[in-house]
Amino acid sequence: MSGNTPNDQRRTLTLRDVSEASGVSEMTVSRVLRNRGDVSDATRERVLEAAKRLGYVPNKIAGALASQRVNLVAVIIPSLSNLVFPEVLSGISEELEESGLQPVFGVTNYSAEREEMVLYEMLSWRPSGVIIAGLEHTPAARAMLENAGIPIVEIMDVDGPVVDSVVGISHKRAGLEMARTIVRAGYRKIAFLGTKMPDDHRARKRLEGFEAGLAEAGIELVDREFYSGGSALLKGREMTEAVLSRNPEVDFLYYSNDMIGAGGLLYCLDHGIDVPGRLGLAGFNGVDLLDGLPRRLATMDACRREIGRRAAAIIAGHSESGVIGGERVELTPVLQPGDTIRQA
Amino acid sequence: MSGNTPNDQRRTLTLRDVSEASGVSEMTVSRVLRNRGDVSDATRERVLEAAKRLGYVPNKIAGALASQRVNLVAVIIPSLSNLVFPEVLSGISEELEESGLQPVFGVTNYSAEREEMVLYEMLSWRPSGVIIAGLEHTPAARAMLENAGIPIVEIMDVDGPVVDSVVGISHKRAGLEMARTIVRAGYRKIAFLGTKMPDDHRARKRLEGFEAGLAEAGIELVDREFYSGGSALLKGREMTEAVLSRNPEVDFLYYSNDMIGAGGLLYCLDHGIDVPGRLGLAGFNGVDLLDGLPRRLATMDACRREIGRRAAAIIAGHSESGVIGGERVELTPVLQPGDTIRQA
DNA sequence: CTGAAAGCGCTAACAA
DNA sequence: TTGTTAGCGCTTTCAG
Repeated sequence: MSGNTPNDQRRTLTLRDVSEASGVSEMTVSRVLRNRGDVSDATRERVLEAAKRLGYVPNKIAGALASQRVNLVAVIIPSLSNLVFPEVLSGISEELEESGLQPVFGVTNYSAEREEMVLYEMLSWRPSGVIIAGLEHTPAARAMLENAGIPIVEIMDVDGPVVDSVVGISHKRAGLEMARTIVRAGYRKIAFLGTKMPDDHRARKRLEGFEAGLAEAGIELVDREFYSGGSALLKGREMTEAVLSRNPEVDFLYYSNDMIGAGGLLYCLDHGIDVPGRLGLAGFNGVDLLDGLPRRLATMDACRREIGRRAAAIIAGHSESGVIGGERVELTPVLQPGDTIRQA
Repeated sequence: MSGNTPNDQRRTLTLRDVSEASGVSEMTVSRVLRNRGDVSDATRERVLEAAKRLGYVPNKIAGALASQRVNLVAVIIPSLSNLVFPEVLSGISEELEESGLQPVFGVTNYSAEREEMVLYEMLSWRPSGVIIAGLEHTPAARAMLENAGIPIVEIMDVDGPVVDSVVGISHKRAGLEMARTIVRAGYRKIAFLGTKMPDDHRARKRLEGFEAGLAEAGIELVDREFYSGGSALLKGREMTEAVLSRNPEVDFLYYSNDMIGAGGLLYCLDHGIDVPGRLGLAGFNGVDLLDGLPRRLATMDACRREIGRRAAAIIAGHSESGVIGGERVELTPVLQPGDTIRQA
């Protein structure tokens, strides 16, 4: 019916096809399609017309092999369901938009082993750079990063040794400052609620910093409660109930993230608990979800989008200049006191 | 210091390096590294040892070019911040895990133009398949999909013409059934609240179906309210307030997604509005976030994870069998009445 | 079980 | 401004 010969169907088009269709050498076709070098307008026209008519899509695999250049940036994060990482990704995408680089995402599910596998897989595509969440990697992963010969940016965290560049915040400090703020506000019986964190190193560091901050005032945590999986909002409720029933004297709950904090807040409101008078609450991340709650949960902005942007900018910069050199960007998270910490 | 010659630093390793280090031909090294063909255990050992010692990472670009096989699946979605898509992606990742295929994500921001660009970019890497959200594409994008010669799975929606395979739900029907349920429950003064939807075709179709369902009972929407951007929870509150102040007689609010619905629910609870007696509420998606709210919002599960799984399974199946043929999977979303629709 | 030759589709480098 | 030649690093195919 449609003048297709059988073979038109299954073979994908090559430069050669465009070359033949336009009567121009493959090399010139290549130049036109990449906007490289000088090509006469007439030739350019003919080539573009032919390419479009045929529906030619260049083969980047061949291009990358020949040019030894790949416009991909590997981005490796622990999770997509965390709400935090999509924002980082948005920051990265935005920043990379103009640079001709394309982010490619890999997810580790907070597993160091999976991280190693994903990293291996991605490096085998020879990307122009790697953005990877966290500073904790398996020895093999670290070796791969060190030997990749491309810019590596570790993000989210700055507390520890770094492979190359780093963009993030100090979670220890974030915990520390939250503790000081809480103590200053007069709370004394403080409990922590968070994820089970064998591999969530940032939450762990926040807790460490938090305990250090309490220790400055001679205070120890009254209780801790951990969860994993499930609806964070619901878990926040359940954990809050558990802690309060175990320790009626508790006067502050520090949550490792805003979602469980929001669950706790809703629980308190439901049960007529005076917040922040009788009980103070604080979370972490500064997710804009909180804006719609009946009361604003105290939190600390993790600078997620900014982290993504800055990391991407480092990769884009290096891919232009060709230089590889470790940069260090430590952002300062801002405490958002909200309505759940009483005034000192 | 560390016996590295200068050049060791900047060149990435090739098969040849492993070949020389192990005293085995490149071909045999290749066989070992891919677990292909028969290789003696002794040789295998030597090769693996050498590869590991050198820290060799195969070059998939060259491999893909030579073998004409790429283990990548292009996944194209409108947004990451929508909360809905990360779940689809999880489903895809899970299903692809065992298949040796790797998902690669691209984001369009609900723009058909961007979709076209992203698609072009991804096709130029010659993936083994494409999973793409929605049925609405630019003519050029549609042409690319049709000519790609690989399995294409359009997801989320089944209301319209399809390129190849499709996995999704009928949003028209979802809206229709929600309308019928609401009418059956006795509500009559009904308003719609949703995203501005020039390009959110699924929300548009739900609204169309919803209006059709109301029309069956001779009912017309009392009011509509649209938003874009910002914290969905907060927007839900604001829009709810706006609609209720414009139309005090309204007795039901249908939200185009659960987040704004949750905002509306919180608003009503704050203001002592009798839900579902005086005012009924319903959203769409069935996000598990809702589990933690003071009351469960009526909603309809969009089968997000399942859609991801099924779509991935189609690609994986075809990549094994080599056959390309359109499959059609229509999932049935289940109404979750929650606590915000009164019993008929 | 192992190796040699050819080439995947494109681009760098040079020539015309 | 355009064309020619020689690979990029790997895998396919075929021969030993």
